Amino acid sequence: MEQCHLDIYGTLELEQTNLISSTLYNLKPFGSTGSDVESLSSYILRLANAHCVSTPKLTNNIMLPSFEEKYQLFKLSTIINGFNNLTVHSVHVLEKLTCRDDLQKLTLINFRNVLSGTFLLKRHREWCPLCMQNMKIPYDKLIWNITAYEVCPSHLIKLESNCPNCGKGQTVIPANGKNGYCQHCNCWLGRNEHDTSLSDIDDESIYKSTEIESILEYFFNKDPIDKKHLINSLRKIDRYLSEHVNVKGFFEGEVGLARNAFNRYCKGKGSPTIEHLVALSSRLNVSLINMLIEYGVKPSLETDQLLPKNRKYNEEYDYERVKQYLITALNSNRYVTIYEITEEFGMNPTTLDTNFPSLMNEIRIQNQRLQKRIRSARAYNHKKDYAKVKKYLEALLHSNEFIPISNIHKELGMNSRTLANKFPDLLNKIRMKNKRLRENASVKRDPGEIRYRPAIDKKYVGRTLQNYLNLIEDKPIYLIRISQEIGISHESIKRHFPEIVALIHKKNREVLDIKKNKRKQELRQTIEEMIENGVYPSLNKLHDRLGYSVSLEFAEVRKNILKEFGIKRFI
DNA sequence: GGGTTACCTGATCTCGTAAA
DNA sequence: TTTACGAGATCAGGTAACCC
Repeated sequence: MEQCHLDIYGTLELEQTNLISSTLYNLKPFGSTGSDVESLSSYILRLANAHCVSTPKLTNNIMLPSFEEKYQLFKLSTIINGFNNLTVHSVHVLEKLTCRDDLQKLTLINFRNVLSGTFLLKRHREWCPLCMQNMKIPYDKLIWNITAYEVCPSHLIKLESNCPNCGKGQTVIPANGKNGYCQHCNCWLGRNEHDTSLSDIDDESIYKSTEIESILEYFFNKDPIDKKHLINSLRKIDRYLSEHVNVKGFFEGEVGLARNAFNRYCKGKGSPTIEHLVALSSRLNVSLINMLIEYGVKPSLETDQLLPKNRKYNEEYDYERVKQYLITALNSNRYVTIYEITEEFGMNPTTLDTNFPSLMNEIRIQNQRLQKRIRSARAYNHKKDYAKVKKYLEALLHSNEFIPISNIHKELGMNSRTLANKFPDLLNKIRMKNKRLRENASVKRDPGEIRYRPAIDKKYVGRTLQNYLNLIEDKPIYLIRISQEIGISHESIKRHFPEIVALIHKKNREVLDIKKNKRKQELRQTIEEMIENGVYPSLNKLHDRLGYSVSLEFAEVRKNILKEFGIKRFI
């Protein structure tokens, strides 16, 4: 052996050092950045390999005794790379057993304040065969465990989940086996070249993976993320969306998230799934990092993503602008019509009166003072203007558009009474035409179209509601669904048919009660059968037998039944 | 210009279900 | 068992069109 190949280390003063021997080998985790760091499950498998024991032996015999609470560690191994209590305990125990202090970075604990655990982690192993091939010693990357990470952005291929030799899937922590090899046939899982065509990968998947890599890199070796930054970012996004799009439609159509859920996140209740966050990031051109650190969050939508927004509500800053506008109008001593103000802000006169009663009143008084001069300037001259107005009205009459009378005198700048006095026949004909159009109108309107309300066919609606009432037998039929099918809002239905609506609600409640009682009976019968067969009726086993989760209410029923049988605690 | 009617939007709550 | 989510119900506040 040539001496020049050996490393020379400094002298160790044993008397000055508190040497502590670790229970498990002090293995160093692989990966030096957030995107290529090893997963905790991979580390556990390597530890088991190093000690020549199976992973269940390592987890159950060596790790479990150190746990304060009892976990079925092996059973819950699919979530060990995330951030729940099991992960925190596992990291704590393993750091103690290996005398290391850097195992937390093998998990997603840093993200526990800002991400939902739902749909966060895959339930099986996935890997990039090309990355695997390039590793000197194979290991599973933490990032491969994240559900939304579907493709490897470096190699532009989809992650693989089945062994190329036997075709079987791989569990997150196999009982036996080695990282990089199939746990069933021991075949190597890496590969030199990929045969997957690029067309299999969409831009959205690449975007998702790239964004996930970026946040894992950024928050690597940092403290857990503070949730307040994400909340503030989401609020900024909420304000932007409220101004530009139909928010509900945007969330349901573009993000796949309920508006209610997003409201909760803005208030700090709950956390979004990583899929939803990435979708928001993608649609609004805000990077995930910026969203999480609340830096430079300037959402922007592509023009073709802008959805029609019919109205604006509760826009406080608009009210402030309206107030300033009214004060300026008042001080200018200029005749500012109420119509002009409503046009400027798209607000209804009633709304203006409600919010600015005194200012509106002062403007009206000022307008009355200036009215004489305005009247003379606007006065309709029968000799001069008759032909022009008549031509305009005849054109309206022959068009197929619905033009409200109120819009006509505004358009012509004429007093409504003057118009009615000078052109009674034409106006009556236009009214008749409008009535005909209204009766033939479909209920659904395009955004921006002039609105008018169709008359409700009370006989038809009453009969239809009665039919729905008769149809309620074993399933409730909610008013929302009925209103959608009839095409009339549930508010109107309630207003016109309060008695039938009350009957529908009552019958729905009865149906739900019957369903509940049926389930209670089924629950009791199942529990009795299980006890007779010597099987403890745990919630999980009941779920397996019944085929549905036992809700809180039914869990209480179960407890009472167990009391009757004198079973007080878990076996 | 005020009142009425029909409808829309947003917020909030309850409850059931499914995932972890 | 806990947590997240969605459907449905309800209420408050707002707008447009129409009538008087």
